[in-house]
Amino acid sequence: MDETMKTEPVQELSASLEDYLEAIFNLADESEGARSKDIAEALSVARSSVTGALQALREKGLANYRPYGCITLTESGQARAAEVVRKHNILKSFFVNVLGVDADVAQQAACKAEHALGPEIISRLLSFIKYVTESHRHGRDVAEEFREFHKSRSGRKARTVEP
Amino acid sequence: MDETMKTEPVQELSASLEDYLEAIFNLADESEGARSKDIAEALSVARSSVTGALQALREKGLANYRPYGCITLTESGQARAAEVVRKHNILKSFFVNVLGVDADVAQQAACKAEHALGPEIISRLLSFIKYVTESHRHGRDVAEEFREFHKSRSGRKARTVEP
DNA sequence: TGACAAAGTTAGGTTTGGCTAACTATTATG
DNA sequence: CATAATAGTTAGCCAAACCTAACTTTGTCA
Repeated sequence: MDETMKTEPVQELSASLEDYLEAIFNLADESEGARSKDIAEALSVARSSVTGALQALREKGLANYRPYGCITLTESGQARAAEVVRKHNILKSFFVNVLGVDADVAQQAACKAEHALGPEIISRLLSFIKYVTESHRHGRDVAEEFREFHKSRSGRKARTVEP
Repeated sequence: MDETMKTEPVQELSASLEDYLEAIFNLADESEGARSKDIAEALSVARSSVTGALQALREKGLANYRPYGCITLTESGQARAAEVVRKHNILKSFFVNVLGVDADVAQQAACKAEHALGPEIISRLLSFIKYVTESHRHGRDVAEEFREFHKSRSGRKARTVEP
């Protein structure tokens, strides 16, 4: 009997809006309530684009927003944001701690891939990170072993043309 | 002195156009020259959308296309397509053979993630697959071990509320 | 060969997400 | 408190992708 109660089928959200959600979530951690300016900066986007996105998020019931007001997320906004952030962290951790990628490359890749991978993959990825961590504690460090393997392998077949 | 010779900085390509490239590449394998109809079908898109994409690809020098003609890729079109396909296959293989994900879930995920991950990550992923394969040949199968680990772990923490 | 079906294109519309420039509100400061 | 600087909004524009509906080309076959 409450229109907010209609069995939401976890509405689809564009990559772009997920990015805004994530940025707001991160900014709201430090200092409560994000400022439009900082969102724009975090996403390298014009301030006016932020206004547009906030309106969209409000319409979807994800952000508490009114002109000139401070920006927070609703319950469901926080839930969605937390999900995105979780994906992000799992991906980044995998890239860094398993694949041995540089932190900033990993960061960027995670930003993009977080929108592309569903729960099944993410859950297994998390599991895999744990598996690798365990392997470390149990004396045969898979990540370390792989890094060795990778090092010895890379540098091969760089020049396919020259003899 | 040849205008096709201007040091191309590997022009950026949208995810959408990469998808078209990939579809054309795959269709052109069997039967030489892809048909618009089949591209539309492969990508679940209207036929008119394919026409638009083909014009864009032609403008970028990636597809040989003229109205009503048969569709092939140029040299550089093939190169780009092959790159995309390679990413796709590496990702899928990782999802299936390392993470143990179902083939069709992996297929879908690879389709999306292939546009999000750069060469650094892809190269390490490939390396990692090889590492896992080697581990198999050397008698301690990491993939298998992980699947065990995952099985035993999943099913845990399903109900976080009930005691 | 001529007509019809299938394939392809064009025209025109929508949505999303971004931009700049100009305007308005808020905040800070002398 | 007045006013300048900063933050935020609005208006208007653009481009990418997609769509439907109507039209044209091509190819098939009776």
